[in-house]
Amino acid sequence: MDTTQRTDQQRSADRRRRELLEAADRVVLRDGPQASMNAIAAEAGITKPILYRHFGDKGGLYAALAKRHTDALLDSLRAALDAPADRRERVEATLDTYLAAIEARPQVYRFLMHPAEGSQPGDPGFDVGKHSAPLLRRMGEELAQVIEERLDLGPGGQQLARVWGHGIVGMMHAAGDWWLGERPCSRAELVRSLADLLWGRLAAAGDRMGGPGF
Amino acid sequence: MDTTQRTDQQRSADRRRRELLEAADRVVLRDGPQASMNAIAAEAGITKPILYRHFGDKGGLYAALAKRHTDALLDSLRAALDAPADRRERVEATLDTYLAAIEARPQVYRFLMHPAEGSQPGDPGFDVGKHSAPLLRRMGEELAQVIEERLDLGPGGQQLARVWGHGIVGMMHAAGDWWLGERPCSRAELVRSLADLLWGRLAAAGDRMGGPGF
DNA sequence: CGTGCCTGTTACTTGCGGTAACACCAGTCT
DNA sequence: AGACTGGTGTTACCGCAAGTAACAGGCACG
Repeated sequence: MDTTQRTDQQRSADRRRRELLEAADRVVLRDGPQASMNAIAAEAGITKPILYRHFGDKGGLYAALAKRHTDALLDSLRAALDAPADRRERVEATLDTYLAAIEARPQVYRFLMHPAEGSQPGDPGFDVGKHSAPLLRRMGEELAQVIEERLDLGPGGQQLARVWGHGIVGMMHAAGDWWLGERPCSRAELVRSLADLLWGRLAAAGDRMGGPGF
Repeated sequence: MDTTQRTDQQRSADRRRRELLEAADRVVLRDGPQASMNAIAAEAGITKPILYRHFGDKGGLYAALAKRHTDALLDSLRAALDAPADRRERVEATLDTYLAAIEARPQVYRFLMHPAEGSQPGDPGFDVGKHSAPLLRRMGEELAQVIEERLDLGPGGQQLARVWGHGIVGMMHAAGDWWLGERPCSRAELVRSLADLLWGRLAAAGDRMGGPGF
């Protein structure tokens, strides 16, 4: 078994893997995250054991699937984050990019955010951390890095940046999720409102009655 | 069948229901959200069909369970939100209350945030909205109402309040989730950092190098 | 030629959600 | 008393999805 041979085989296996992922993608986007392995295999024109040979178990397949979409979304977010404009514009562009993505493909969004994979049955619990979609974590870390690189936050700035990164991403996510469900306003309005929140309008707003206010 | 009779029966059924919920609580807190109905029934000293008679299906049981904890958490949050203090202190108290709760009982937190119940298999998809734990939605709505009552936000203030309510709750959630997993700092520091974010420090911070900054 | 090594299959086990059918025990109505 | 009703509880089953042997052909290599 010389090298070129193995490379050929690996290439073919990779191609196959990509085909399988695309088939899985179609099924998951059609049937939601609870799509069965049988259904996915059928869509790919094969049977279950092959899927298991390629991805180990359902979690492996879903992880591979999620990675594709997560990477794609992160790429477009990075582009918005790196655009040449002032801070407020960048923030708004990033928010808008994210919201546009989840608006355009809610099925993908739902799949990424709700993998619905309770960890191994043998888990002793207590591992809060890997759940809640890795997408949120990755976005948070990415944003934290950008914040830390670009902003001068004084001592303790690195940690502050991380808190803010995850916090802002969570804000974006929750507001987006709610907005996607109720559609109470246009995307542009939502972006503006969130940016206003980040710009301190909450602290600056006046009280309504007499008391100390919220 | 006079009234007292039916009341008696209902009372007994309610007591039973509470016992079952407590048993379910123990199991879920021990085994995580993927606890089987069999395990729960065994813990309660009975068998499956009784659970189904009381709660319909697994989703019903989990909903009842979640409602208990959600209500409890919301009560303590309301208390923090209504305390007599100025705005910044209230915000910090609310953040701290939430974080203390998830820190004290991570299992409960995890259960509430990741119910892992893909909707009916027959669903035609596209129903993004009921997922992502009702807890987040309820907290968002609650906070929105408080904001709208207490703050003078000018025209469009109601909608702005709702966006902010969900956004702030999401920020709190994501930051808390990340913090619980990595414990990069004390709770007090996290609270302070988040409050600073809400107070506009992101917009106020200086750039690091020359360019337009983040 | 046989020997590995892919790819693919059928057929199975295991485990869980959910249900049907039956059994028991209390009061109630006639 | 004896049939009727409504609650609690059971065992035993169905259906379905995850995951796993065990086996069958194609294709290169010695």
